[in-house]
Amino acid sequence: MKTKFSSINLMQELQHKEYEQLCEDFTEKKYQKGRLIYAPGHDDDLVFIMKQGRIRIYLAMEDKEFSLTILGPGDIYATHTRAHVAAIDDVTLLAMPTMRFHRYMVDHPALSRTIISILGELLKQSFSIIDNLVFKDISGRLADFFCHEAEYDGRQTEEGILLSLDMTMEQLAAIIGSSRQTVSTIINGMQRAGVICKVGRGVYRIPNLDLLKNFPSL
Amino acid sequence: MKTKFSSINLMQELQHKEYEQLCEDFTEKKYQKGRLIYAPGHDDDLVFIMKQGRIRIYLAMEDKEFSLTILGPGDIYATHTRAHVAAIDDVTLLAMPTMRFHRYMVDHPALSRTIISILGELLKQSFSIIDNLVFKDISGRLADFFCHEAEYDGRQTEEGILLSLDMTMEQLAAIIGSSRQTVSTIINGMQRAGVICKVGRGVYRIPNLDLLKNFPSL
DNA sequence: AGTACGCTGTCAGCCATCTGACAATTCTTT
DNA sequence: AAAGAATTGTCAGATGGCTGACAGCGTACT
Repeated sequence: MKTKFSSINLMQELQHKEYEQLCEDFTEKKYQKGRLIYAPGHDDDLVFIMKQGRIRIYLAMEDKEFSLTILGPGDIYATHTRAHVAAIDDVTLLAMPTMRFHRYMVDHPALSRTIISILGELLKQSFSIIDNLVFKDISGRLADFFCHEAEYDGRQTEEGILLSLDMTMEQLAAIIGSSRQTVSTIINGMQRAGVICKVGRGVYRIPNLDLLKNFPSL
Repeated sequence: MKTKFSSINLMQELQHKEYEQLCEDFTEKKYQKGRLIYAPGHDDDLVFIMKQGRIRIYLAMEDKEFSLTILGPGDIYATHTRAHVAAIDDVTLLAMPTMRFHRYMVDHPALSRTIISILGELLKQSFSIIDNLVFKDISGRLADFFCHEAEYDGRQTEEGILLSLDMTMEQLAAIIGSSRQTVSTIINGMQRAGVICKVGRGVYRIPNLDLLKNFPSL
């Protein structure tokens, strides 16, 4: 249950001069914090690259939501499938109609390979999510999530890894597929067990990753 | 929760003459019913096309398994990720090392597009699986599964759609992520409700798809 | 500095589903 | 046709996690 859909940086790819023209075709768009960017059924399919802020890709049904991933600057996404997209913070992104991108791809085989890599990565992540949903209980998924975040986003300090998640219990619950209450209870349990330490709102310190990895250890 | 990972027929693509050479590079392999074809950790990564029989792509953890999909003749798959692959029936497939396939793809951009379509399709399916796991209960997933199978694989008769699933309760359970016992109980419930009708082992008749679609309707 | 709002912690009750057990049925093999 | 194996039906008990409720905190506004 990683958060990043793709570690491949399309930006880099696009900086090559042969893509100059492509870059010009992107339009800059801004969305305010909390705004819905795309909902299934919209017919304006877009390919876009994150420039600033975070967005959430999620599935929704009635009043329940499940976050597939959180994307940040440098990440790329294509509206598609049944997933919704919403801005977590104020967001800036570079967008282009999917159709145009497709046409462009035909003439630029190298781009295809990048896309294939990204899709492959996405697929691996999806499998990872499924794996967690099927085999792990809520404690396990939470621990797993913290570990991945720590590895990807944590800052090493003398007292362990410092993690600025900047998320409410409710958002966390939506990621691992649980309820606010349960997540709250388990996190406190982790704290009592000493595997995690709340430093502030959405900020945690992990003294020992291995301990967290096999929580609950008994 | 569809069963087919891909409706795109690579076979067709490969029949074009420019792929003659590629086709020759595939090796025919046979596996007996029940045999494990690939487990994560094997380092012989393969791309392969199903020729005969069915295989199961699944995640496994300790003694629990979850089937991601069942593939049949014409379907393509690449060993990858954490998924296991096993033969359900006696199986024949055409295989090629992933590396060679990659090299080939560089020189044949048209092939890339096919691969992108397939990956996109796979991704959509994965989202669909996640959707089911997160939002639906076992009854819902079962009903959903039957509906998809009926639409894809069923034969229309005067008394409804006839479905030869050729699967045990246990295999069914592994697909929807449940237990043998629960599936058995629910299917009997469906039968009592009249939305489904067991004709024989693994063979069902669905008098009315809509009825099944919103089971349990009350 | 006070009020309002959103976030958090905790508890009790509930329910879907899993597990294990065992019997009944159906297929396979000899 | 009989023995053995695999598959199915069903039940009782255990349980993880959900829901709703409510109180305590923080934060932000004005």
